[in-house]
Amino acid sequence: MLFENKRRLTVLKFNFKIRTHLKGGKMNKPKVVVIAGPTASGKTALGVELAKEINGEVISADSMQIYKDMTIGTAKPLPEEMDGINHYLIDFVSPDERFSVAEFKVLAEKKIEEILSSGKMPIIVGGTGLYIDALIYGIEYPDVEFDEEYRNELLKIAETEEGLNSLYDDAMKIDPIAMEKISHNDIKRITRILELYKATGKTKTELEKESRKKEIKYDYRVFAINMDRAKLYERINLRVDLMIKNGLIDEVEEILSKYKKFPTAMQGLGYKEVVQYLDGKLTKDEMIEKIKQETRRYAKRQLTWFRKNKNTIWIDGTKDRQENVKFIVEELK
RNA sequence: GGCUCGAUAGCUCAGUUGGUAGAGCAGAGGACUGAAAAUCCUCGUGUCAGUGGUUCGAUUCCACUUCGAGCCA
Repeated sequence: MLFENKRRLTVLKFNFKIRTHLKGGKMNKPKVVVIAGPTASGKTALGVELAKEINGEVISADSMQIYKDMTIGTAKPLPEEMDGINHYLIDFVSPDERFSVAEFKVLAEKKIEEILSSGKMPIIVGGTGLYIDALIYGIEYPDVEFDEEYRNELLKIAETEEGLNSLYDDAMKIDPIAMEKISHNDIKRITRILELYKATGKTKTELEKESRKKEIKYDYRVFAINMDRAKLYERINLRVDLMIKNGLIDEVEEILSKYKKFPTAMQGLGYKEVVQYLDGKLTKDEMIEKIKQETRRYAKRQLTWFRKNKNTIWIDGTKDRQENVKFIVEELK
């Protein structure tokens, strides 16, 4: 086992050397640190400590902390926790608005540029794998408007099984290559194939090829926190209890009364369960248990995501924080 | 103390007219390019409580023991 790992590492390093050699300029690109990891693993605190050490500023890569008024349930860093370190892309979207990776990518790169030109180090901190990948793989999204009418139309069709099957068949006709990896039940991906085709006249496969044409601008160094699964789950459970104690239910009630629609904000973990509780569909205890369970499952999905990137450097979240900061600083040299 | 019912996967339970067993939940692994905290895919070997007996063969039948629930004293 150990031997196998060692061998794999050697192979990876070898590939890395060849690639950097061939691409030549990679080493001259500005370094951008990424701190990823599952929820409740301590990303925020590590990001702040690292920022202090390397004169950095934090750009959040979190699809829920972007929303205003959603503080407790998203574990948004509070001013005390930021400890004087600037944080960007937090708390700037209204919960009744839409947001997307494409916008995130543009905004984040703009911020990276600003931070670099002020002589500081950008540190991307967050758990939304999709957002992080948009940056580290330099994905360019085509300029398309969101077509709400068409989406509603598709969703309506998808309500029945036959409807969903017919959408699947339509998507299959348009882009059979992309459909190889999409299940018959994956509503979101099936509809996306159709939406993209309607908006651009191109297939998703074509668009994805185009999306990776540009050279990646920065030398991203991706770190991800992990720890023993039982330990992580224990931390999640404690955090959820704390959120309830700190007034998550009140927070949700306030949001519900303040805004009328929630295109994505109410998908947030904790938020949708509290809504179910307020609607009388769950008891308080059931709600708390469900939030914990869904959060555990989410953490697992995040780990799957970050494991896929073989260049990820793993950090033990139970270790002393300063020690981890030192480790990252060493790796950056 | 007596009687009755139960003890099977981490949990709740089903089942085997005797040929060593399967659901739900929990959990694990994976996918992921404009909703992503979303959406979706795959995965079930466990001293069938223990000891003895009957039997070619016992998780299944019998006896006892242990533990639990209920009823009667």
